[in-house]
Amino acid sequence: MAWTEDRVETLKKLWSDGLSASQIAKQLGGVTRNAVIGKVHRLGLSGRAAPSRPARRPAPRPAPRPAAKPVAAKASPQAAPAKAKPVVAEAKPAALVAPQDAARLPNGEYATVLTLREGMCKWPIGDPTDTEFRFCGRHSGVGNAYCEAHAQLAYQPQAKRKRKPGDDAKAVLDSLQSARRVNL
DNA sequence: CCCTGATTCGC
DNA sequence: GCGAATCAGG
Repeated sequence: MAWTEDRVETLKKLWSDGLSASQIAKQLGGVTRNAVIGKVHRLGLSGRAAPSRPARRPAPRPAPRPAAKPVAAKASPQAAPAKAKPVVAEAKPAALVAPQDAARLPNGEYATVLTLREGMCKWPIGDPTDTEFRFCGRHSGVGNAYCEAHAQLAYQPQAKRKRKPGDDAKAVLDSLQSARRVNL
């Protein structure tokens, strides 16, 4: 899986939101947490709010590393779960999960990873590990990752983005200019 | 053991 | 540039 513009933007967003690398990897799909961490470092946005201890690293340089391991054949046990989650269920997702916004789809549901499609705002809302996790889902326009309102947030820090010919960034910037202020 | 991010280095 | 392997920790 390649690091497309959308995936990088999502990565930046989720990372700055404080989600762990494994959580981000799980949501993006097709990548491991190592890939996420590696990408984060290459993007130069390693530092953020510290969920875990800083943990210094003097780099002791131990023994050399053999190329690859022969991958031990290991059938997945898939043991019986039998772990009924008490879970508070969906009592009141509104107050807990999304004080922000999430557009209702025509069928009354929210946009999830399964229902999110082209032309829908991909702005993530809530905890990706939570069942209540959803996307904004508003109309984003063809070729745009976010709706006008979230495009402002997504592209705000980097107001000056390179605008290559044919790049959809132009459409986003046009949206920014016409959007002005939108209630979030 | 589960998890976290950090780093190295073959590809 | 990418990410598995590995490390150092909580």
